[in-house]
Amino acid sequence: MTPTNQESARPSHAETLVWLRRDLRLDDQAALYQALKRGGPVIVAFIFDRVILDQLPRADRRVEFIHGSVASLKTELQALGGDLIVRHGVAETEIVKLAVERGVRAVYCNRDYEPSAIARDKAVAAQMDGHGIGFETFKDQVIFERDEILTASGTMFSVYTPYNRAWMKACDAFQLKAYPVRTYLAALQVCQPEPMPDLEALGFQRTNLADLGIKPGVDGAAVLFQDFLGRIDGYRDQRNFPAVKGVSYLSVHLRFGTISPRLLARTAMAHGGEGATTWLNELIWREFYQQILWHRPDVVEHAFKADLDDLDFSRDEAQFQAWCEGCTGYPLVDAAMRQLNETGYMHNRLRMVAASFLVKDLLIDWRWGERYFAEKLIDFDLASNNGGWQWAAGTGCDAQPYFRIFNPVSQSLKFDTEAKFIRRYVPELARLSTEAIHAPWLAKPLELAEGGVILGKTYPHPMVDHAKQRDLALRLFKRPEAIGT
DNA sequence: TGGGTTTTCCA
DNA sequence: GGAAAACCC
Repeated sequence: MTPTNQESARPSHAETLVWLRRDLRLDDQAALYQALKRGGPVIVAFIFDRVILDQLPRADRRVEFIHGSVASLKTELQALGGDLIVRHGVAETEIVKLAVERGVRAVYCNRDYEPSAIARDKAVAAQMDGHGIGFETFKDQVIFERDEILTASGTMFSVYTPYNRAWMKACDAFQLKAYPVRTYLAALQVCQPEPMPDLEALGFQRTNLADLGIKPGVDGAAVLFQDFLGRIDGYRDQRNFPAVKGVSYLSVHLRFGTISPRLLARTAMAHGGEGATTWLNELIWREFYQQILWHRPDVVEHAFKADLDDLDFSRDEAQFQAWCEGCTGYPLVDAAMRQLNETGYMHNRLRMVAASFLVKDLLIDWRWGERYFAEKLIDFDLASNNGGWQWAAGTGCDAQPYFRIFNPVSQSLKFDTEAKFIRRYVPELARLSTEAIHAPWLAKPLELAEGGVILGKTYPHPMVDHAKQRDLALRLFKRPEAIGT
């Protein structure tokens, strides 16, 4: 079908409105493909949702990332003769308004499995229904969703390894096939481009995103993926070292859909080998947690393991603050938190170390830490963040029991042996010897002096004693039925 | 993808 | 007496 309505004075009627959310790309895009294939004219819209944005700090890397990604999508659509309609308001009402204005027959979008998104989409669907407009959602951001991977008895998987096995078994070429959007682009509505609000108009300021070298949009994703393909064979052996460029850094792009999960899984599968296979397993972890969130939306508020939900956590605000700021006195933990604060990113190994420290050393509720990460991480994804925190706390869907407690010094010695990462993010310790830097409080006074470090002055004393806190944590997390055994 | 402690084995 | 295995939380 060729679009014929090209009058520019007022927007012409369209058949389908594709509502973009966390799928900011044109290629291999399920909802866009389905809309185009059904027949045009198809219009595409993105709404900066006040419900989400109004709660955020005024300088937020994610908003800048989304804004940049949306802007480049808009450019791309304009080059194809179309446009991306961009609005700023309450998404739930704006999308209905837009659909009614343009007289569309249906709104298509890709499914989002977060409870708040499910509720929003349900409300939107009901309103659309009232206007006689269809509302259809599609699977896009995962290879398998909802009930597609279940145990033999038809229940959800709550342990990763068997889930992984079932996922791998179910995965075939069809599941990984890209949606050929380009084939149907003629169904895109041709229209006059309209302007979009700049970041300031949305009420946000620029961040250090560009200085960090983070490029939004599908082009940013493509550059990273290309670079990672040259390193993927080393992934298994390099991924645990925060000072090494061992990971893909694609998490933010997966989060906002500026790269297709099918492309990533397909490439990993085809590439084969230990590096690519390990990386594929990480992609499957992501889907595992999405699936957990779908089946157990209560994990947003509560422990996956109900008997570990209501423990007697510490409510020490000052200690929490010290953790947030990277002033715990444990160099690797502090380096990790400062990386998060300065860049909006934290290496995954360090997410585990920092989370373990908050929960098992400070005995603070994992939900406090989860919330802090949610505020700071540019790649923040509710399912993965919650899953990761519950894993670290030992309250999650994990075959491993509660006694997984990281020793912040051994982790430092194992994964930042040369202390390159610590020196980068905790510069006041940079001049300490590699022997002293992992646990400065154990260093000889002379060594500290030579490194220009005065504990309690230039760098904090360790705020707690790990060995002591470890015992307390074991006691705190001991299940009621296990007490006295 | 835990680690602290004890036990065992061998030099 | 050090390293690896075993055991336990």
